[in-house]
Amino acid sequence: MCDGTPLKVIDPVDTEGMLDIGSVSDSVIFGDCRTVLSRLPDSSVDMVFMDPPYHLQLPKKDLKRWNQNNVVVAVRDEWDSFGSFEEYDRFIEEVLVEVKRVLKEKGALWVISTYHSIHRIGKIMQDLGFWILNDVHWVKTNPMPNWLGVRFTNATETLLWALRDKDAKGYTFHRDRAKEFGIGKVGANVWVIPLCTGEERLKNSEGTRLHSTQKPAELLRRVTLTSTNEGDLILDPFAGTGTTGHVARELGRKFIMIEANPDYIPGMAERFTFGAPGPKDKRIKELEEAMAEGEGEEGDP
Amino acid sequence: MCDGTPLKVIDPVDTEGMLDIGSVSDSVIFGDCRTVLSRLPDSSVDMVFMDPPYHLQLPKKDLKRWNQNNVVVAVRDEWDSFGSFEEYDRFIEEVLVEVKRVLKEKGALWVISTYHSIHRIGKIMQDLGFWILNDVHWVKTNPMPNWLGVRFTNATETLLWALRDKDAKGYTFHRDRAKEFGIGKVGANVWVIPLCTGEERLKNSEGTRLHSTQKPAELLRRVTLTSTNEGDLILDPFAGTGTTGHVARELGRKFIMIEANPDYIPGMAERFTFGAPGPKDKRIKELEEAMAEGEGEEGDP
DNA sequence: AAGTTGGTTGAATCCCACA
DNA sequence: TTGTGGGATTCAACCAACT
Repeated sequence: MCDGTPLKVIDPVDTEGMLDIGSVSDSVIFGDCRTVLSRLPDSSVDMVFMDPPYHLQLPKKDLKRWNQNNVVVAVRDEWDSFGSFEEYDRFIEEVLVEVKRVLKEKGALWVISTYHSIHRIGKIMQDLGFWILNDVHWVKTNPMPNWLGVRFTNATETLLWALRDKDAKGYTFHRDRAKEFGIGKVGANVWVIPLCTGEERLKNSEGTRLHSTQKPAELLRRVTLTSTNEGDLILDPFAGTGTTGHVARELGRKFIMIEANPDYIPGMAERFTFGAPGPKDKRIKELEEAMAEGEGEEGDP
Repeated sequence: MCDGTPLKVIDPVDTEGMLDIGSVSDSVIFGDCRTVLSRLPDSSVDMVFMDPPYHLQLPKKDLKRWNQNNVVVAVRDEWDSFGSFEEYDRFIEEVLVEVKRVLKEKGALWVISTYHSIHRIGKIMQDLGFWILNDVHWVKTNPMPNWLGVRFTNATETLLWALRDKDAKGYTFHRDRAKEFGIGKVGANVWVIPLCTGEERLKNSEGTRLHSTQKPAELLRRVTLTSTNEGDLILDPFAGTGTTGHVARELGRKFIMIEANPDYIPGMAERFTFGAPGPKDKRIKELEEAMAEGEGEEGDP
């Protein structure tokens, strides 16, 4: 699954001008994706997978779980707070303009979001000339139940798959994979996948989740296998825990990841080195134990 | 299911000024919904269900079925064709402004569309201050396959359920119904329903479909039962074959329908009178036969 | 009568070489 | 550039005709 090749971590401040695709391949670039994207060349990427902030607009007070004392850990990270729809729209548009520029002629874009913002994203995509091929619906087998009973339980997230240009012919699509993944015999646009939990979920030093919205690797596998070829270059401007790159490596694709939050970089790098979810992973524990026992016995020269 | 009470057909040209809710209740009003809506009073409707044109932008060329001597009858109705997204957006916004005005304080809006236009509609809804409660995904058991295998089979349509105002408290939601309809045990936002075909599908005088996009009654039942109470007033600005009103009557709700295309009115009215799909329905055939046999025997005085 | 077969259809942004 | 024709390939549901 993972050969242990470490993840290159690139700080673009170390250089000036355009970044060379070859030298930033298979790396994570630290920084605001708008700035980093602007330093990547035109028409150089086969596929972009994008998991932007959702603009959830959650209430300021923590939601109290009904009849329980604990507090639901809601998504209220700083990176997901925008003052208004206008501000959010502007941000998304700036990113998408750059994404369109760096995509190859027959390149494709995947975006994932929820009803809070997917309509804004989809509208902007269409206005910029992206050509939507499908909406794909991720149905979670284990969604967070809606304990207040005031709405339907939101068990889905929406992915949009779009071409850079409307009339692009010969884009990549592996129908056999689509039929394997989509429900029914027709390769429908519905994927049933559990949430990312347990061992797969990266943990921080306190043992709680490292990232609030880590996507399941299976989701990225399906995206990658249906719409890219081996050796293709995949770009993720909102890398988070690095699932996109991790799956890309597993499936023999190249990747460039961009992440603005330094808190995520160590966990992401660890994941590549150990091919494992994170600090709680058995292999890491074993390694730590081995290191503790054999302290001083081994070391890099 | 249907008591045979005929459907009132109202031509608003017959009167001037505002329309009285009482007198247009349980009727279909003939005309452009923007004009008709503007003549309905503020805050008078409990729920709006809206199935607008999708602006499909299908190719001019027919898709041939190569194992049989015919083509796919595409949706190329004039009412679905707009010059541009801008024109489409303007149309939708004009309708939604009026919809918001006629909705009661705790009123809700349902909209259905596909990826072709749902994002534009959702964005406009948010900009107008509608508060999206859920996206609900209709998964079709029998979608048309993507024969050429160049995309995922599009097996879904998206419904958006939204409040007129963000902070409305005490809006109508029947969670037991939601649990009954949504997949899983949590009342999830995914509904699996077959397409509207067979006897249920209204036919024209030639025996082919009366309307290119008739929705299944089961879809409207779920919308109605989860988000309205008995006696509520439901408005449908794009009535088509009148499924919304027909289901409303079946479930003890009041309704106002608006339809701009006169071709659909007779079929719609027939459906109410006979509680039946249309000319091909058995009951209608029986009636016709009985009338032929007993010609002259009975008659209105 | 009950089951089988063949034909038709569904909101579809569905191909490609060649003239 | 647009139009034509060759050829490659989907499934569930419904219905009419037939066994």
